[in-house]
Amino acid sequence: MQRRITDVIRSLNQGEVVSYGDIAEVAGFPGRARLVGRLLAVGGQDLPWWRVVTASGRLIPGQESRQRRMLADEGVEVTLTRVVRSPSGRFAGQASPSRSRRTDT
DNA sequence: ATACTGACCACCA
DNA sequence: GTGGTGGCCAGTA
Repeated sequence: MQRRITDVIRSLNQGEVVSYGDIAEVAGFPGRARLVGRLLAVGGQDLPWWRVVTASGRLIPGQESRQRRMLADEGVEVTLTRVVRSPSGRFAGQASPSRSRRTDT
């Protein structure tokens, strides 16, 4: 029952934007951001993939047009290439990826 | 089995 | 801000 990834993505609400790494971490796979990316790349059509961006706030390569439109429609401030701010989620207020990784705590 | 690539991420220069 | 490097996991040749 590893569908945690999809569950997490499905649980995203309107205007909530998070990064691949965040999803992976929340799902219980810290550092497995690429798995999330690949998952969406192949079968994420049933999921709100547009609420997922890179850790830098960049939109998904190749889907920028769609994603920008979807996010803008949900009240998220986005430019041609990245998310500026979202009402909720990781990019609420500031879009600065935390460097809390590496080096065990 | 090795090697390369990818809807990624973080560190360092 | 950009560019290079290492790491991660899975798919494909």
